[in-house]
Amino acid sequence: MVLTTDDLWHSPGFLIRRCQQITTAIFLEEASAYDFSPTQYSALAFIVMQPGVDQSTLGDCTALDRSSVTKCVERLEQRNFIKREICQADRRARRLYPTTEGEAMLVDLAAAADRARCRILAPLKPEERDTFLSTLQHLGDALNDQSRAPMQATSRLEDATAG
Amino acid sequence: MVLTTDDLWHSPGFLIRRCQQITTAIFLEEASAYDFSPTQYSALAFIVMQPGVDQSTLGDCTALDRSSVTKCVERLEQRNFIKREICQADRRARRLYPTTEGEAMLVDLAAAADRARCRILAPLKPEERDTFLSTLQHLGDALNDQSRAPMQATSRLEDATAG
DNA sequence: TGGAATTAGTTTGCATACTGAGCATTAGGT
DNA sequence: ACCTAATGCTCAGTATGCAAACTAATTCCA
Repeated sequence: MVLTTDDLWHSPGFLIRRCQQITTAIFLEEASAYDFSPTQYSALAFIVMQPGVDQSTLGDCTALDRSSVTKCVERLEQRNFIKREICQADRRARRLYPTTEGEAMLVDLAAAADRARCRILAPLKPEERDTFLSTLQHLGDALNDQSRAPMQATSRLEDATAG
Repeated sequence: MVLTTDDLWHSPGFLIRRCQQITTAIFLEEASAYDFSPTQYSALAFIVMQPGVDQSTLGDCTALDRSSVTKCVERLEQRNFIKREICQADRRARRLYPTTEGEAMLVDLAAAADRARCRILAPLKPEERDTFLSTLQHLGDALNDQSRAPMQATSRLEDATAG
């Protein structure tokens, strides 16, 4: 067996893991004043953008399994950024709505996320960025169903504004 | 505020997180017969390649903080894939050595890792792969010190074969 | 040489994220 | 209508990973 350290350091899994560590750290730093993780930010953002979304759809859109969604929205609810209501049409489901505080927080968080995004892409030449992001997107789409929490674009419930 | 779902889905942090979920899932699947995580594989691989390495250096090479290294090598030791010895030259440090089982296991794991690597890169055109990996590498290098567990190439102890 | 600072490792605590089991509710088929 | 699926969610258990506090050993330097 002829395995070298470079084989590991150059493997896609290792490199992607490294980049994820870094992007998480940068986001946490930019959002440190608000005590938000990238996942909590994604969840809150989706809830603000699609008020009334149910937890399963939120999980499908953010690539989180249902138990992770439960914990995530629990924390958001405890901190009064969202509220949860039993869906009348399907009482198993919980519809998620942002609070006023949640909407205000998202404004700050979006700014923090934008700062993080700039810092992350800073080392890349402008023309590299699109290629890089497209490739990541392509990879994620192509291998989506091999993940343990695949994304699904379709919403389970009718649009909240119609329900 | 004009935030759309696409803003989130196209952000580098989200895309990288997705790809990491996927690469981890693929590795776990390929290595399921051996019950190894990508991190445990990296650790075992480094220990086989650099027998006598200490835990801090292992952490520097695998981008793990020291408490994560402690847990990781603990599991490897419990499963009899490595052994740990107090370094005579510096009795604070623990030198890590693979066992015969560990070396044999790495052969199987390296094959599993290679299968994973192929599956991960499969959706990309051959010419895209190098660009993608180089960009990941470049990003990781450039932002290395912004991670919470930065990599450091330099070894803390003298080479084990010399000690 | 003595004492402060540094370093290696462990432990505890916390957040994240997945699995599998289980509960409540709804949907489908007869 | 009834009974079985399936679905939405929760809970317990487990693994990963980082921070902070701690112990033990070493280094630095006056």
